[in-house]
Amino acid sequence: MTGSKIRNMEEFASLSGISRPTISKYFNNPNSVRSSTRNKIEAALERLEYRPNIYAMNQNRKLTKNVGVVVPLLSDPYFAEIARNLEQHCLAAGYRPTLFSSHGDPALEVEVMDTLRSLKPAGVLLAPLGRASDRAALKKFCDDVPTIIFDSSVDEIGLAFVGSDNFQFTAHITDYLCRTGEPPCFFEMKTPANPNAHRRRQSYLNAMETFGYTPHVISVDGEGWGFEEIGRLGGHEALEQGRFSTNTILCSNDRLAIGLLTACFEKNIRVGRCEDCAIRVAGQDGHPHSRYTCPPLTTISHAYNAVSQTAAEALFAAIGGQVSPWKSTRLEGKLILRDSA
Amino acid sequence: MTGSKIRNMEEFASLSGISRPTISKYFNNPNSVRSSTRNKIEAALERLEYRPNIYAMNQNRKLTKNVGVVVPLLSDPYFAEIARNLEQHCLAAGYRPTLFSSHGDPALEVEVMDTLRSLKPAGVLLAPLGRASDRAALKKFCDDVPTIIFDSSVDEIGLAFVGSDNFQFTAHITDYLCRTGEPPCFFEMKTPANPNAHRRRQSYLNAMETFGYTPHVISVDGEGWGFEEIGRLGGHEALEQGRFSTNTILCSNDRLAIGLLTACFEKNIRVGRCEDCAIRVAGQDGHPHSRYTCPPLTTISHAYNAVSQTAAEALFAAIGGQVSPWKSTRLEGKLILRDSA
DNA sequence: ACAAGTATTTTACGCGCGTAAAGTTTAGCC
DNA sequence: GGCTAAACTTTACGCGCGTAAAATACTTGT
Repeated sequence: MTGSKIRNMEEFASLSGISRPTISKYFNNPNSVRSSTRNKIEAALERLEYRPNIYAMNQNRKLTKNVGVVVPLLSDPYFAEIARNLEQHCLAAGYRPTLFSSHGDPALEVEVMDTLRSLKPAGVLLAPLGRASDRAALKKFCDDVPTIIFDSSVDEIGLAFVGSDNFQFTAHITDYLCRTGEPPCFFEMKTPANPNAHRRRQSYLNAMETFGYTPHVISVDGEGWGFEEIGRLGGHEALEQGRFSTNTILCSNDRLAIGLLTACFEKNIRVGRCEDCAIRVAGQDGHPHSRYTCPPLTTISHAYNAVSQTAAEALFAAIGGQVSPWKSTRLEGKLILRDSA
Repeated sequence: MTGSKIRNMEEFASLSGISRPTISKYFNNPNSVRSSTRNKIEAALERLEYRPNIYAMNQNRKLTKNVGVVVPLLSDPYFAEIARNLEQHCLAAGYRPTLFSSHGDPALEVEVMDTLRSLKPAGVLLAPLGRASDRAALKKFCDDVPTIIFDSSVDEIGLAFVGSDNFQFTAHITDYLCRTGEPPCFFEMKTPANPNAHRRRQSYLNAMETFGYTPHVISVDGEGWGFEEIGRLGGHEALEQGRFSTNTILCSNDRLAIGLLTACFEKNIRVGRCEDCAIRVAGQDGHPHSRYTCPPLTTISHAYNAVSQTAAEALFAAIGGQVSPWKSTRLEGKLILRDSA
């Protein structure tokens, strides 16, 4: 770096001996210029330290390189992990990802979509809040901006949906639990935030019927996204009232299970698959924290990488002009055997 | 909304009966126009559905309304929580926050700063990686962009530092542990990512000396940001080798403590302050997850809200033109008594 | 070496808004 | 009602780059 800061592309062009439009073309796509030219530009780039003004770039461009990534709750490590994956796929493909969280609030979700609009993104990867989402606003947004929906599906909105196969999820872990001990009852929130919860309950019911067992669902009260606390309080109540019909409890998700494990601990109930354990508890999601519960949580994990990669690739294909009919991709989860069940 | 989309400010101006420069002024600061004018604009805004083009806005403006928020690891709920707080303070003050994570990688941290530069932000709230950070790059960035450093301090860089008082933190919880049982030994990473860790160790040593006890530090191997696993593996090893000199263990941070609790569970060691518990374990940070460990973790919590508010306000003041000398603000933590110690 | 085809340069305009300056209207006050 | 200061309108220019069209230079194959 010669220290001398370049003001604009014009200046950089003359200093590098290339015309400005060609420089512009290079920044738009380095492979669109002859390699000899590219080398000259890149050499100049190193000694001159110039970066185009992104505002001027995007202002008069039909399509920006921005990609929005929206998750319902960033403080949930599960979403943070997916967001990180998506971010890196975008970066690798030459896009500029921007991260947003709805923080569990439908009003904020609408605000995020508004902000996103003004960013004029080439595309958006969006995990909706679910039940609480403003469907109309979501639909309108998807009509205006190329959007891939992930994690939880809301109608047939956007270009495509990518997520996990909740039916396979629950069927698989239910099967495991039935084969290794008492058939499980199902522990869930009465009014779950996420539509996946309904699929999981249904899948549990189906699986139990298939296996010839009587299903039993325990639905606990609680609003919002504080799943652990809901699981803990609901767990206490259910334990006190003897609402668990068997010694095996399949939770609708890992965070609920984490709360239930805390409740069990507080009630001095030994959890696990050992001889002297009173109950077994399993979760669903492969939450980053599930390894560190006591006992470590048996769960079924999302294919984090595959989901993010599939979603990202679908978006890039759509941005690239590939038109394909709406499609739902649901990837299978992998059972993670640990000590809790 | 009349449905008819407005193309630009010119059009919106004529349709609302106000001149374009005044509209521009309004968007820059709604309070800078007469209230009667403001009402007219806002009425038009509702029926016309117009939003200024942010790229055109920022391209020829000396100062944007953008604020960058950078954390070292967004998948750590502790940082996610602080980031959420900061984000909301920015929004409330009329800024446009953008969230970035270094994902524990120094190279990424540098990349984030590069991206941030091109965003021409009015200011940045940055929590550095710490030990692994590229000091020179950080310093250069802070020279170019008004930056408040938070969480962990690296030299006297930026406009100011806001974080927690690690000396108070550790002294306070050490005091508590000494008063309620055996004096603690200190469990930490040998090469911690975060400089706060050094302060905490030192504070532990000071406190123990003050109280007239012999300090004992257990430093475990492990690189990176997978603190739970480092705590778990290190915990196993330390337990097997009998390296814990007392029955009370103060961990350098909550995530390490979470790992240690898992190790204890796996070794069938009962943790807590009950009669038949073998050891007590305490953490530091008030990690969102600490409530749900088994047993729930006694810890000392950051003043999340106060830290974010102080940092945000310092930045806004600096953006507003208030020049003040570099200053370090360290807020006290609050002891959270739970069952683990 | 020559043709065809592609890459680059030149030239020129426009994007949507910030901003400054000068003139005009409005509001507030005695 | 007349004064002043503030707010507004008009006019005009510029920001840094995208992009289109036409002219020119280069590469490639034979």
